[in-house]
This record gives sequence, structure tokens and C-alpha cells, in this order.
Amino acid sequence: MLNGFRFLPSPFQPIFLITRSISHVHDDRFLDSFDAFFQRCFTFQQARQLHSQLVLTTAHRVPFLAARLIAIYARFGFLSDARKVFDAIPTEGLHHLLLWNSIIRANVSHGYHEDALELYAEMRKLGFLPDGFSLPLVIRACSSLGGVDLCRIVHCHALQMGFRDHLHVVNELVGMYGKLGRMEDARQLFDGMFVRSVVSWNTMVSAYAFNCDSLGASRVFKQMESKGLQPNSVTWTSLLSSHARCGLYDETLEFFKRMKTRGVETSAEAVAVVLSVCADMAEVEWGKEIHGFVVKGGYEDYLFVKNALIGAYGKHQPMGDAHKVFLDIKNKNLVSWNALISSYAESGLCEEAYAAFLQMEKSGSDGQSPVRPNVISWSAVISGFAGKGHGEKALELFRQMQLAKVTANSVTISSVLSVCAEVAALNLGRELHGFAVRNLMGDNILVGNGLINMYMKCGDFREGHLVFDNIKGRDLISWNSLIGGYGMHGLGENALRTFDEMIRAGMKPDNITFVAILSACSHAGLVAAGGNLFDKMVREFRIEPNVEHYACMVDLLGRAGLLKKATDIVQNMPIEPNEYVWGALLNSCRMYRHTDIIEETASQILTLNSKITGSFMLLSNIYAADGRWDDSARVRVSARTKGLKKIPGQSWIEVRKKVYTFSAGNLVHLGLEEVYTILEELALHMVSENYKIDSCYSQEFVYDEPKHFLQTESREARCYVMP
DNA sequence: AGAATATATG
Repeated sequence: MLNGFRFLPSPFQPIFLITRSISHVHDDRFLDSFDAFFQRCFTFQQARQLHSQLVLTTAHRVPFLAARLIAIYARFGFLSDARKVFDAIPTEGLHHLLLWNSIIRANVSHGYHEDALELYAEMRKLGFLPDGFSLPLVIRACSSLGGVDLCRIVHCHALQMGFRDHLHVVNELVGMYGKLGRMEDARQLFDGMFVRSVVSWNTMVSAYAFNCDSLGASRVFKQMESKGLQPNSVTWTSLLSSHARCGLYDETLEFFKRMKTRGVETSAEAVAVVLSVCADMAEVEWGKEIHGFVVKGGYEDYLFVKNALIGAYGKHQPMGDAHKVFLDIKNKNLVSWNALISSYAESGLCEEAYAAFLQMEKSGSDGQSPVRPNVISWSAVISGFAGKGHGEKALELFRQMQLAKVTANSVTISSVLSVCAEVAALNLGRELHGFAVRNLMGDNILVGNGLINMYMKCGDFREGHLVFDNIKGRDLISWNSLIGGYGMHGLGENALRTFDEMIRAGMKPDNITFVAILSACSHAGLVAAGGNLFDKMVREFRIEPNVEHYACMVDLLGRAGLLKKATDIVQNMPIEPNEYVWGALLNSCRMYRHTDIIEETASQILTLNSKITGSFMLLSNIYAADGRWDDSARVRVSARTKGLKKIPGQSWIEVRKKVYTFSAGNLVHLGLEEVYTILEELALHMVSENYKIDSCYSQEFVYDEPKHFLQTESREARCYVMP
């Protein structure tokens, strides 16, 4: 029987009473038994019961007990309850550092870093000197807030307080510099330590892991072994995560196996890493296998393992199993919800993701911990809609996110920027640029690439290039965005020049680079250059052409009127042509009025189980233009029987920071009749600049490629004329 | 005291 408590009726139903009077509370044995009980509190309800029992005897004001209560509430995510316990302490009770440490810890572990620092300041004002437990917490809060200056200040503060050689404090400082991405500083601190514990080594390995440096992590790992130190399960886990973060999935799994053969205990954390690798590898079967392993090994007790399991099941459909795991979790936390939402989003089920998001906002009413959406939740739904082409919805959610006072991070910004690029929302894009600079994300590669892409697609080449020039550590995506932007606007020469520069800079082009450069050639009619590049791609860069590359080539040749060569490619390509390839051919036939090939191509498209309505509509329009109304109707019926519905083509104009979406014929309804006047002016302008206008209807313009935008100097609007 | 799961641009 535990001293001080009487359990009723079984030890697993820890409903208990404090039987001793408050004077015994300071008794060490009492505290031990209290701790033993404390360890068994597994649910929030049990914590509440414990609290009310303590309140009955006013023992909740005893600093030791209060500190433990704070910790238990924090464990279940009820920070406000933890705070209540803290606030209930009478002033004289606050003279216990333990209490301050526990409330600061509660705040730090739940991401309330500013609050933690405020509490620390308050504590200092009362004259407390921090100990070896408070300082690491404060350092952690600063490093999570991420400001370099703040981190420097806290480093100085630690030195001033005399913790220069304090093991825990220096360990935390090493971790802090790692999180800032300043590995040289971390290394220097680490090298200067007189005494290093396993924790110090582990901090270094995980710092490299955090910075996606698997080589650095492996180096420290080996160094540790060569010094005769035994890497423990934490070291191994960090090593695993360093490889997982670099996308080295096979290596991660290899290390996981080696960990077992070396007799190192497989930690729950390591299992979570492996599950995340399964999620990224689309290896649902392995996920299932590991699920068995999880159940057998008792890892199910760990929430984060279950959360990882949601990802492993949910990333690649069907979502049933993931949802089952989710529903099974008793104390769902933020990550559980985010894993569910992002699984839906990644599977392309953006409406379901949004539904889960809304449900999350209402969470907490069922006795579970209330969870509010954070940056990641918002980013996940936004990118879900963005990925499905629902740009408008994505932008609307982004606005809502700002109203909800959730600060966007580089990931959010990059997703929203890609929407801006798609819907040509240049002004919003500029706004985001400003936001990024103000929030010190100017150097972020994700944001930088998003900006390049956005500016280029919106036609602001100067600004796009400026961002490109100033970006540090530009990567393949930066180059691809630049080339793709030029290509899209028909500036083939610029695209080619950029491609050459890229090669000279020692960058290795990938298949996406070639899609960009080949389509740039076809938009600009650079037939010879395109052909050369296609050869180069295969011979020199050893990149196997995919359907997209073939579609580009068919488009390139067909557009130039080389219909024979284009058809040859379609007939001889080693992979099955898809709707894009046939569509490119069809379009060329239309341009050059080659009715004989049209028939052949048309029948191919009709037999294809294509989900692309564009080709059907193109075909139908060709027949209609030829006066073959029966054939035209036949194609439309065929599209309808396949369950295809044409989403009307849309155009955008951005006037005074508002994006107007419209499709042919509805301008009068929107009160934008004057747009027609502008369009007519543009059409005349295009004719005078020798751009070919394919067909011109009374209320609807269909311009042929090259897609080109023209800026009207006289008005403040930029018009993008889409085909 | 240290490890872990959720968002990522072309």
C-alpha cells in the first residue's frame, strides 16, 4: 500500500483520498509516494481528480505538490489549468525556484516561448538566481523563437550567471546554435567543453540532423565510437533522423536494422522516424508490417508513434486505416490532427482535409484536450487546395489565417506564392515578398524560389531576376523557375541563355529543367534548338524522356508546321502517348488545317480513357469551325458519357489589389464591360505587332500561342490574355 | 538535461 494514499477500488482506478493531514506533506516518504502516484496518472480526468483532492486539503498550495500538478497538466496539454495552479500559490509560496522552473517548463514544452521568457523575467525581478534547470529552459525558449540576437543575449546571460562550464547549460547552448543553423558556433562550443556527457555528443548528432547534414551526423557518430564511447539509443535515433531528413530512406532503414543487431534498444522515437520514412516511400505494406512491430513492442503507448502511424497509412490512400488509428487515440494532440489533415491533403482530398480542420477548431468539447490549428494545420489545408488547383480557396484560407493571428512561416509563404504564380496575383505576391523580408525570411531558399517563380510567371522578369541574383545557395529549383518563367512568356532566347549559364555554373539539369526548356523552345518556335536539346538530354545528361518531354517535342514540331515529324514521334515513341501528346498533335493539325491527321488523332483521343476535357473540346470546336455540326455534337456527347465536365477557361485581371476572375461572356454581369474595350485595343495592338490572332468572335477572343501579355500603359490594369 | 511524429517551392 502506498504511503499516504488509499486506492479505491483497484490500483488501475486511481481514485484516491489523501488520508494524512497537511503537516505530513513535507515528509519525504509522502512525496515519494505522491510521485509514484503521479506517474500513474494517464488521463486528464485522473489529473483533474488529483487536483481536486489536493484542493480539499489546500495541499495544492504546497510548492512541491503544485509543481507536480503543473507538470501533470502540461503533460496533457492543459496549460491554462497549469497556470491556474501556479496563480493560486500565495506570494510567500513563490519563493521556490522549483515552482518557477515547472511553470516555465510547461510553457516551453507547449511552444509558449514568449510567455516562458516573461515568466523568467518576472522571476528574476523577484530576485531569484537561475539554476542549472532554469537556464536550459530559457535557452530553449530563445532558440525556438529563433532570433539570432536574442540567442546571443541569452548566451551572454548564461556566461554572466556563471554557467560557462555547466554541462547542461552548455549542452543546451550547443543545441541552440544547431537550431540557428550555425554549426560552426555549435562545433566551437562543443570542442571547448572540458567535460562532455553522452548528451553532449547526442546534441551534436541531432544538431547535424536538424540541419539535414547526414554526413556531419555520421562523422560525429564515428568520432564518438573511436573515442571508445558507446552510442546509445538517442544517438542512433538522431542518426536515423539525419538520414531520413535527407531523403536517404534506404540508409535509414539499414541503420534501423543495424541498431537492432548491435543490441541497442529500439526507442519509440526511432520507430517514429522509420514510420515517417515509410510514409515518404509510399510503402504502405511496410507500414503495416511495422504496425505489427509497434503493437508487439508496446510502442502504442507513445502518442507520437501513433501520430507517425497516421502519416504512414494516410499519405497514400486509402485513408480508412489512418482514420481508424486517429479515432483510436484517446488524447489527440496537435500533431495527431495535423497528421490527419495533411494525409487528406496529400491524397488530394482537400475538402476532407478542410472538414477535419474545421472539426479540429471545435475540439475539446468531448473531454479531450482542446487543440487549436497552428501554422502547420493552416499550411496543410492551404497547400491541399493549392495542389488541387483551387487557388481562390487557398488564398481565402490564407486571409483567414492572418485574421486568426497565426503567423505564416516559409512553408506557408512558398505554398501561397505558388498560388499567386498560378492565378497571376502579382500584388499579393509583392505583399508576401514584403512580409518575408520583414520576417527575416529573405534568405530562405523556399521563399526565394517561390518568389522567382511568382515574379516570372506574372511577367515581372526584372524583379524575378533580381530575387534570383540575390538568393544565397540557389538550387536547381531556382534555375528551373527562371527558365520556366521565360519559356511560358515566349522568351525562348532568354530561356536558352539561362540554361547555358546554369550548365556553366556547374548545375546538373533534371527532367523538369528539360520540360521547361523544351516548352520554351516550342513557345518561341526555336525548332532546331529544341531538337538539339532533346538529343543532349538523352546522350549527354542520360535522362530518359518521359511523356511530358515527348509532348513538348510534338508541340515544338507541330507548331512549326512539321506535322510529318510530329506524327512520327507519336508513332515511334517507346512509351504510350497520353492526352497531352495527342492534344499537342491535334492543336497543330488545327493550326495548319490538316484534316486527314485530325481524323486519325481524333479517333485516338476518343479511344483514350482520358480525363482531360480540353482535347475533347478542341476537337469539337475544330469540327464546329468546319461546319461539321454532327461530328462536333458526337464528340461532346462522348465526353459527357465519360462523365467529363468542361470547367470553363478563366482569365484574371488584378485591379487595385483585387483579382477579378471571369470567363467568356460574363463580364457584363460583373460590371466590367470596359474590359471588352481594352481587349479590342489589345487585339489591334497585337495585329500591329504581327501576332497572329487565330479567331475572333464578337464577344469572345481566342488568341493563339504564343501566350503573350501586353501591358496597357494608359490604364493601371495589367491584362493577361489567356487562350 | 538529450531523441520523435505534422506543413515545402520548379
